[in-house]
Amino acid sequence: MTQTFALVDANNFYVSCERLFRPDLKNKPVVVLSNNDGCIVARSQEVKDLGVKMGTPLFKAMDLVKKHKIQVFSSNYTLYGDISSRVMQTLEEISSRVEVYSIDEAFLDLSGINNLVEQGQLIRSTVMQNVGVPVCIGMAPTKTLAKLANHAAKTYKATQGVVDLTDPIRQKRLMEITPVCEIWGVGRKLNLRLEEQGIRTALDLSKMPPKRVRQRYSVVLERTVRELNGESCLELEDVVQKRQQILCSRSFGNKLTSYDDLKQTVCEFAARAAAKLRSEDQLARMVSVFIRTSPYDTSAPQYSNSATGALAVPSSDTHKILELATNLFHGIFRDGYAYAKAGVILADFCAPDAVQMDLFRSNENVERGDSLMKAVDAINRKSQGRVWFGGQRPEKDWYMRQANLSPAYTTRWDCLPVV
DNA sequence: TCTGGGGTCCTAGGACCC
DNA sequence: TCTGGGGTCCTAGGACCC
Repeated sequence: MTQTFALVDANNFYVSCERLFRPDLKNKPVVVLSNNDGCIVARSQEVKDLGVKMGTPLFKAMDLVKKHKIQVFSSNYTLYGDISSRVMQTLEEISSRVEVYSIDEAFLDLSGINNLVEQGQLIRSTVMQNVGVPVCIGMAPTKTLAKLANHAAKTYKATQGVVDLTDPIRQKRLMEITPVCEIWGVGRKLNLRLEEQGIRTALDLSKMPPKRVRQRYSVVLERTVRELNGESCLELEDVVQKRQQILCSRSFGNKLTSYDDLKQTVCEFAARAAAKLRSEDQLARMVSVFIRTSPYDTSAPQYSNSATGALAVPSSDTHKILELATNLFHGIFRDGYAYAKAGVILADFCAPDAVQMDLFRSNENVERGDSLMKAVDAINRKSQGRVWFGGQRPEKDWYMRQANLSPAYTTRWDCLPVV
């Protein structure tokens, strides 16, 4: 039996979430911003039609925002995460095999289903009924083709949001009119290189000999070419994988110049990353710290550096991670720069029961550290940021800008919408 | 003035080993 | 004159994704 993948992808997901509780915004232009209110990361169809590109810095689109009275929202990840899990839950009720691929899309296994378009419409209407956000669905024998089908379902109104791309003739016809940059796995750099070779459409790419693609480009693109030709190389990964790294970073509203300010901020990131690590019940061995100035501010002197170090014993103890992060930071900090961003990355994880114990430390100390961390996490869950370590910087002055934040409608009692 | 954050995977090259 | 070769592991950096 041939396999059939479906890609279910929400339309302008963040915008749809905001509209869910603001029905007055239907058919009105809406955007949602990135952290710090920096860039536009979600646009309603009306805004796309105005030519505003994904990732545009807000200040560059300010004229259009004013002229067309575009409604602007800061990102509200609590809300989007909750709506997302409702969508995924609905999908899991429909299909037994679901791979949650991102906050707003999932691959489904629809192998063996005869009337795919009908099934697709059923999925759309069920998600709309249960959750209230519109989705589009593409179906095909490989993930890459399912992505392409989904793109078509979004692009062409006549499809009514569902495209069945199991027929090879239809695959070719669609690839012929799809620019190669729309293909999953072809980013900006690859697009440039491919164009130099005269490869403009998805069909052009699909016709390249896979072996040559591997030589000239990469195994990743070779896989893409095979998938475009109906050879499935990417399986449905419906078993949730453990995360491999945890990153906590921010751009600063106000640039930081002093050693102490930046150090405290790095400590804050390290502490948050450590808490995230504990909530996943993992231990980390590697800690990285990076700091940098703003690459956009070309008149100011630029500096960017990072450092990585290993803990003697894998740990999730904030104390240990803070200590190492501070040392790493000390090694890369240079005076005289206006720092715009910093971050801490934890990696090389292992399970708590798989740790090689330190020869020179007693288990007793480890356990004491553990219970301290559990107590800290419990208090901070109830009241964010009530307990912190020396070196952390709990003051909010560097916190992100969120000038246009919507309420946490679905996750806080005091934000429940009133009917 | 104002330019996101959080991930994954692959590769090249160096260190090291025998 | 001649200056190995094959292998693994690790890491940094690049490209991509949403």
